[in-house]
Amino acid sequence: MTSKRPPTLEDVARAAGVSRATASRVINGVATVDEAMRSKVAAAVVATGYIPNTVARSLVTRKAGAIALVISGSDGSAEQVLGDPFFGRVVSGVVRSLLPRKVHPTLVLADSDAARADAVSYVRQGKADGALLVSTHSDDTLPGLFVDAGIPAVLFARPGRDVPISYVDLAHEQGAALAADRLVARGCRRVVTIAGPSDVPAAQDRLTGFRQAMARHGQAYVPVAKGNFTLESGARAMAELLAEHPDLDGVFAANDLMAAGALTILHQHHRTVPGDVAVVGFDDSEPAHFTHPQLTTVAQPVEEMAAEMARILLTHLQDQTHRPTSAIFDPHLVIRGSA
Amino acid sequence: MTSKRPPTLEDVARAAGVSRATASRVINGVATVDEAMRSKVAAAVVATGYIPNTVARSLVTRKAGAIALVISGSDGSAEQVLGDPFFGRVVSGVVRSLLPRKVHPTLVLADSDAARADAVSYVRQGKADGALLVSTHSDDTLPGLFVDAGIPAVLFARPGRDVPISYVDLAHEQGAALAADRLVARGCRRVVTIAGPSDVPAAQDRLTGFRQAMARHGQAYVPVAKGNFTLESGARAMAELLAEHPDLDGVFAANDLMAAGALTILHQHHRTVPGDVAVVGFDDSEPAHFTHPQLTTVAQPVEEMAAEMARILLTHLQDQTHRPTSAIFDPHLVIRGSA
DNA sequence: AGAGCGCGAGAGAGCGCTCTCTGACCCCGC
DNA sequence: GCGGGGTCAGAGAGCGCTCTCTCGCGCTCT
Repeated sequence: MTSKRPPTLEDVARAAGVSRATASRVINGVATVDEAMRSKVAAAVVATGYIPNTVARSLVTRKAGAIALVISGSDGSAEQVLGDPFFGRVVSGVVRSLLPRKVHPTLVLADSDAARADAVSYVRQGKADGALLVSTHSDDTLPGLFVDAGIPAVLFARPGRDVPISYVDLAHEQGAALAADRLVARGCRRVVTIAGPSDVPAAQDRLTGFRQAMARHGQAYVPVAKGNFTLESGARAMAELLAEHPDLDGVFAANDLMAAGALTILHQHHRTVPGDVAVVGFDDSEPAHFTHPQLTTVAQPVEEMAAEMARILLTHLQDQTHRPTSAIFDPHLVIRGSA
Repeated sequence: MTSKRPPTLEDVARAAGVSRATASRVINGVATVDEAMRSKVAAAVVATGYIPNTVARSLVTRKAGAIALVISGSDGSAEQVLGDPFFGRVVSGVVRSLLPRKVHPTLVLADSDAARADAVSYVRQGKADGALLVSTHSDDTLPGLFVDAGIPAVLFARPGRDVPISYVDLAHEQGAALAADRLVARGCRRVVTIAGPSDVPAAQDRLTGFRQAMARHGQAYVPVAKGNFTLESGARAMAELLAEHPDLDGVFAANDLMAAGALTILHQHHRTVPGDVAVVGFDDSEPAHFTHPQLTTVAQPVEEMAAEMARILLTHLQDQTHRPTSAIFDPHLVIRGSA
């Protein structure tokens, strides 16, 4: 009960009978320290229960030893992002890859212009060395803000605008092609697709990739209905397609939620899945396991992608001159009941 | 391009022609400053593009202005927690409630003893003022560690061990009673339940609450099968119950995942839901929407609970002498197709 | 043997901020 | 007219740490 204050480096130095500088060297693992001193200091650290004050350290080194995980989106939409299990997978990948380095991501929500400005100043305040940006909208201004501020940042998904920034992404076209291949291999000949919003690059890529793959398989024209990645929009799109193309026998939905919606409508119209109509989704999300039949879907290695994103940021932090890098991951098909 | 360095308080003071102390007062909104000085400083802040260095501030105030969101669990299990949409809801609630105060939570994973120790020292390093603990296991040592270290912390869910710590929780018994009431109201007379792991207090409470409510309704004995909150365990438990009590007409599962598993088995045994057997889940999780029929389930106001958790922590941080507080939330029944 | 050099430890100057303490100034009352 | 008290700005001492610079020591090389 002598000291309310936690021990400082000064205390350790005194206990070890060395200077503060030497204690600092030992703690930071500087090589040029005599073994005798090293062990004295090490003992003193244990004896005093010393824990370095990283705040003081940050002040002089100008490194926070922390990074921000910024969740962006249009007004209020970040709520959606958080509710999505996809987000949890991203977090999981990031955290795992950061854990060995003992850096922990700080969650910053940026779903309004004010919040976006705050996110940037958060980093400028010195609370983080760089940022990981997870953004839903392609016209997001956030990547630009970070680039302008000269803050090291890495994006999850290719930026919508042409911004010189590093990012990780999935080979969406290739994923869509896997879906096309599967449908064709199952014997589907009249295939349709439910696309995502046209302002989302990933949705566009999936549509393009699917069309091209189907063209390679000989189906030149693929009917499209547009959804917005929700269950309801998938159902609506499916109903439309069914009305216009009653003879369809295969559906590729740009995400699982829409595929689940499509499934409901197909049941209502008494089409069996995968007997009458085969359905392929995208994302391998949680819901894919709970539909009847379970969804065959294109999976992305979200955790790995997130981990790589963190790794790239760390690299940039070490070497500030680093050029924008990108890492594109390959999707794979998860075959369940629906196709 | 004159200065690579961001402007400091010193620069602002110089630009405004005042002392650093006065500039500091203006920036921190101290009342005893002449209006003329105030506006001069305000102008200088804008002119210089000054952003306070919170690291330096933290060093002297000994306040980080940040809090840690610690995800605990047994070895490696934190991965599971993160993948659960439930986690996203917690994060969402926490972030929302913290946002107006401009504090952002830092995510710390603590799914090993080493990681738990790190989590504690993370806060002791001065990087956070307090912690929000989300723990799955009741025998988690983490709450104890934080209490011992004298770190302000609030738990999501009642601590398993008897630890003097604040927490938010759900009235689980009451939620189970809602389920019982619903089943009885539907005319179920031979009701069974699938319980969660006995080392999880919430699971125990749900079981107890369900039994008591059924007793009130006249069914003195409720057959129980135990699961571990997974889909498979729910299916297994349902199969057991069905074998022993072929005439059962109502099931309460302690979470939605197990309810979904039960649904699968019921289908296999050609029992219609809710015609032959009514099923009620717990949590109102994502999967509840994707089962056939959709699950009737007991919902907890997770976001509100998380927000309150953050609020309690903030209160503790302002008033260090604060006693442990708890906030218990009421569940409500979400009626869908299964009961 | 003396000069030069490398190695490792200590001294001390900050990093950018807050906050106490000091002191200048003004207003009031006697 | 002068002392007392109140108000508000400035000076300066740190917060705990890192890191450069200095210096002493012992060794090698000529």
